[in-house]
Amino acid sequence: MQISSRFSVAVHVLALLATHRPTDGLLTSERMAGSVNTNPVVIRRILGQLKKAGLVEVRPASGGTFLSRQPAAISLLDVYRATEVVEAGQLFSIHEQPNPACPVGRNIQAALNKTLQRAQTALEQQLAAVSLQQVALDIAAKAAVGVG
Amino acid sequence: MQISSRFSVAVHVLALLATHRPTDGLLTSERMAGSVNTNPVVIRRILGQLKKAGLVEVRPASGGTFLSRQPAAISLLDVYRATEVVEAGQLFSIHEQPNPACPVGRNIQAALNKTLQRAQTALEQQLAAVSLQQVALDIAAKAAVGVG
DNA sequence: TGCAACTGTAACCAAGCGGGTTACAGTAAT
DNA sequence: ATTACTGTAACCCGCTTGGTTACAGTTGCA
Repeated sequence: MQISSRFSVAVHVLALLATHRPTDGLLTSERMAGSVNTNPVVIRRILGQLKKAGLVEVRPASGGTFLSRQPAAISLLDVYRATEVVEAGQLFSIHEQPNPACPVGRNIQAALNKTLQRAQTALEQQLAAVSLQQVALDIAAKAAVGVG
Repeated sequence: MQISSRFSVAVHVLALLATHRPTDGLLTSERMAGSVNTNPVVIRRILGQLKKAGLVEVRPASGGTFLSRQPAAISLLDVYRATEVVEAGQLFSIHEQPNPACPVGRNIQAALNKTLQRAQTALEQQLAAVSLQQVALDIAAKAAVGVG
């Protein structure tokens, strides 16, 4: 099954925050929802996860939402960990109750675990290597081309 | 969300086939289900996917099931591709309809795509690096220790 | 102080997937 | 023919997702 779009929506939201100018007024969940094209509640739920992870600061009422760190200090892995429900190290699910009376059943989990961990770690390292700043710059570059 | 356990069950089944001795009689879906601890139909469904991918040959009736290639020539990536419903390159899902009127909305998909592809490829390379033979040998080694 | 605007959450829904189960038709070896 | 197996359809339940409504809580500001 696919990894939830919560992750990409979260990156989207953070990119909005990273590129938002205070002079443009408040960046509310409704405006973010307009850019993502979803319901404001969906945005608020994701903002709640990002807040819990310490990536953003949300001030209720007309307070606004801000990044807690510089975009260069936020990696996509941070966002991934904040939004994925998957426990760390549990991207793959293994059948839980193989038959212990069978040599294969008894040892399959341990035999697979190493490899699956390595695979998952390889994926996460690629996410760790990209910062929100890079994404924001990439978007800005593309937007400039689109305009010009 | 987690990657379906179909994948690990498929590896389990293939490991059974790789270590099975013909003198031990037919390796039926029911016997495999006994080792995995699930329903025979679940095994048959997975065998169907493995068959379609050309990894096993299943002869109906009392014909038995066999690997189509040597265990050394079957990688876990082959198994992953055979069992995952996820289209190639679609491990991550991206929200489909961002607002084209917003610079971020218009460019987020392209900006994310590169990185997500890289992450997914990194995961798949780790799976490609491990063969069914290695898994079977690992299981045999562990089983020997367990017995001894 | 009271209003307006926003966030935080609970509650509910529909859709889709996963794994389990039953049932039964198809097929091959003996 | 009988027997033993595979192939598949059909159905179920539980879970996750994303969307939606509703409303209480909070804050800035007139």
